[in-house]
Amino acid sequence: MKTKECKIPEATIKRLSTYINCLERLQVENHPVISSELLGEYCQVSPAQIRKDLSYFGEFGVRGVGYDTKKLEAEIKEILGLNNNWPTCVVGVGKLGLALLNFALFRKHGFSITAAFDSDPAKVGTELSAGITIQPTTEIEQTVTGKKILIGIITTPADAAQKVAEQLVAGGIQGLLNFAPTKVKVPEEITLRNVSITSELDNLAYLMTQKRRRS
Amino acid sequence: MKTKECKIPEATIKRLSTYINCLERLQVENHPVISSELLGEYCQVSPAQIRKDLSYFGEFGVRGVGYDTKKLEAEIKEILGLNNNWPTCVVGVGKLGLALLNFALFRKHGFSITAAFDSDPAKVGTELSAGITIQPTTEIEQTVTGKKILIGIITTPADAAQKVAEQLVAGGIQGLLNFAPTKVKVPEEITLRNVSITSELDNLAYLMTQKRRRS
DNA sequence: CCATCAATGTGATAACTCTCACAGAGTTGT
DNA sequence: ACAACTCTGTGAGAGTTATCACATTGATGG
Repeated sequence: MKTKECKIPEATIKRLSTYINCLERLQVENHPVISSELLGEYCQVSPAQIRKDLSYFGEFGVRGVGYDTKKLEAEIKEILGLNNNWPTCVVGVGKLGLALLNFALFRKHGFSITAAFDSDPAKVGTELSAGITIQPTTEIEQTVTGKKILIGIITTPADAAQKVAEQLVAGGIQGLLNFAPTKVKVPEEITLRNVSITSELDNLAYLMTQKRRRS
Repeated sequence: MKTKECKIPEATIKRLSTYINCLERLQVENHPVISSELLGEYCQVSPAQIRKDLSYFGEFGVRGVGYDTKKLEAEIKEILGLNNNWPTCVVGVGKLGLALLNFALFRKHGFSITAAFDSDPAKVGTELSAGITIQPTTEIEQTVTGKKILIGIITTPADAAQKVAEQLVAGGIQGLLNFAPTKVKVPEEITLRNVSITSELDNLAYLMTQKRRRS
């Protein structure tokens, strides 16, 4: 795989993720090869867009035929780095934290949950799965450092998010995924993604309201 | 509020949502007025971007001064339509469904949970909150129609999502928010947002891998 | 009441992303 | 072996989004 440049649109990365989903389904449905036309229909992206997206990373298809479903899936996984195994921790084992703590899912996307933290004393000590016991948030820094954890997932309430982020950074974290409904601020060198579920709600509210206003 | 045109970038809508978050925080921190400069610093958006975003919808600031924090928040809520009260149902009361079923939160964003469904017979009959009891998925269509539910939230596993979507549509749903890790297909006239949490994981994996490869 | 100042609102411009159309490459049938 | 055909990969162009720079407006102080 040759990464030509590093000027890949973020939208492309997002789509690659959906391509994988479709490719998995296509394999189950017994399509060994697939054209950009049909794949586009499956994942609701234009064929040209798919070809362009893939072309950023190399040539994966066979002209006159299409793409080998299995091989393309493997290639995209390689591109996205889903074959890695990043030591990861989760902070905030509330409802959302628990929902996300689907270990198999994380594993499939390259993350290996190695620790979990919560500030609620009642939760501390609970064993979530083999070897993972909820620790108090006071132990974040030392545990992250000690276990060489590289990724942190924040699922705390909004008001705790920034402090937690700082503790994780102090422990030497390299990447953060923040589900709390506030943006957190971290040093330049930390890879950060703020995921705002409420903004999705807002977006739907907006679209619905627009629709109503038009009529 | 005068909506000049309907050519508003989706990114703008997304940012409006984050502006609200920041404005709420700013009020707590006792800032009655705020400049685009400072607001930009708070929510990590350029000042020019903020002004441009707002300019799509009207003029909300005072030159030489800035924006009235409270008033601007109210304006944005009005723009996004968060003052509505859409009758809403949730399908799939698993971990993620439960996590999202924070009634207060939904209410705050303009949705009113009116029904919940699950295919698991063990869950059917459970009372989630005053008046909301989990119903079997076989009752989706008739309940949606009967209660005039307009919004559906899908938090089922991937393989059930499309069928559920179709049942909701058959019942007369107008908007869908799909959290299942598959895109669903619905008729043109239905407002649909696919929210892919796994694609956020993939995105982080990609960014981290990039970083590692560079070094 | 006028001058000064600060921050908005916005047209012009730059950057980015998507779409189109087709040349090129590989496959299949004769 | 060649012709006909299919679908990819991609440069060029269209469209969209973000940035910049500044004219404009209202507040403030002397």
